[in-house]
Amino acid sequence: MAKSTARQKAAGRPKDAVKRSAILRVARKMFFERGLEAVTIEAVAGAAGVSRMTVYGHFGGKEKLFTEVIAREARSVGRVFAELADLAIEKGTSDPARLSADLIAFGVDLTLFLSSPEILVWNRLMSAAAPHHPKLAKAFLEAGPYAVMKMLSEKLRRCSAAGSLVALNPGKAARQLIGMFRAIETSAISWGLAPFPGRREIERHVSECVKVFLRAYASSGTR
Amino acid sequence: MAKSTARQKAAGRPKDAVKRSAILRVARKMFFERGLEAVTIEAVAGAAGVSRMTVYGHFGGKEKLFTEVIAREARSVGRVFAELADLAIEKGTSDPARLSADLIAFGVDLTLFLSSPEILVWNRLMSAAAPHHPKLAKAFLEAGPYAVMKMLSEKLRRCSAAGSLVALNPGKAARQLIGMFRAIETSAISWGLAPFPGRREIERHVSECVKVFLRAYASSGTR
DNA sequence: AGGTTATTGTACAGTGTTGTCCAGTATATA
DNA sequence: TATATACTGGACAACACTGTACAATAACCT
Repeated sequence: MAKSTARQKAAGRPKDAVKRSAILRVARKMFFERGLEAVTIEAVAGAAGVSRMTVYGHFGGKEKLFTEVIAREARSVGRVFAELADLAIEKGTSDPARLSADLIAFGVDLTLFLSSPEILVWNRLMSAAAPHHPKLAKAFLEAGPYAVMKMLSEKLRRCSAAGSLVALNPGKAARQLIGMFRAIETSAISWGLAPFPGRREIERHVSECVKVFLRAYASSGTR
Repeated sequence: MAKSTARQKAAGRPKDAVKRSAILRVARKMFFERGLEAVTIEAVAGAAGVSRMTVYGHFGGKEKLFTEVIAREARSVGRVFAELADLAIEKGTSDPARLSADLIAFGVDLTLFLSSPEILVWNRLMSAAAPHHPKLAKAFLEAGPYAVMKMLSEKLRRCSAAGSLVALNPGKAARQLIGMFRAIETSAISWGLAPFPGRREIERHVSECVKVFLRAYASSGTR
């Protein structure tokens, strides 16, 4: 009930927000590097310069700490996706001349983001967390990947209506294009046996994918 | 030195091959279901109807047992990939009329295989094992995915040389096509939030991808 | 100042795992 | 038959981690 009214000040010493965020920062780093079970509360507390009891005081246990880290990261990653979606939709809506450049710019941003080491680890963590937190995972998918797909679909639909693309199923076409983009990330890379692709490599790859995509979908008048 | 000559029979009671394979079978099942750390030697021994000491006797410890399971599975999965590669290359080499049907048949087989729950788990296990067994992982990639890519590339190259496809970079085109195929496997599916696609759905998806691929790459004479 | 809560360090019980040892029994080869 | 090895079941030490308890101290609020 102390918390029921939003601004009720609690008596006594307040929890240290700096320590709290230090714990979260360190925990995120360690969970990303080593996964859930390989990280001990002791190690987190030590690296955060905090007693183990403080971690329990702030988060109540390892599982809850992990959940909090995942939830925060989901919001953070979701924001990046949202920016990508905005980019895709804002840049020109149906100007045929700029369609290719728009798709390439969008594809490069998306692929740079998706083929980063962080996102790789994020996928691993989410695979582990999703069974226990389906609501969280679904909310993330809605706010992130689905939003991007939807925005790209919408753009393609408008280009199609405006005549710069042939009649198409926007959702399927978007999926095909993104599928080609993502093909640059191979098993060797995600298993740490090959280096991550650089920006130049990604730019080349994305350009070629867009070229193929437009060869298949551009209406004959605009080629 | 008992083993140095291949056929030297050891004195005394030999190790029971039936028990050995029972342990491997059970261990594979459990590792696939729950991952490395969630499986105890005790559980494996119990499910295999064998004493815990026998597991140690045959494999020497949990890590080594896991390695053995991974190595066997790599061979097994590699064989399936090899079959897929054979299929892709055997079915007609450059008959333009059958190209579409060939690509669809190959794509359906590949996608059915890649979007199965088993392969999903396999990817998770291999992600965990690759850092400790880079040689094993590389050998698997060579015998498996790379072989498939190479065979598809070769087929595309020949079709191109024969005139049923435009001039293309076979490796890149193959990567693009397979990328589109794989796009049917979404995050929601790999996180267990959506059901795996059925055969009909895969057939439809693959057909559409091949159609797009050929619209982009078929030489104008053959459309 | 006095009340209240946070933080710390230490200690501790509970749990679960791995890997080893051993004594008894079973099963193969010579 | 003699010998060597495998298998079993039990017991055991070593270890690591979680979560809780407690007493002492620190920081904040009225």
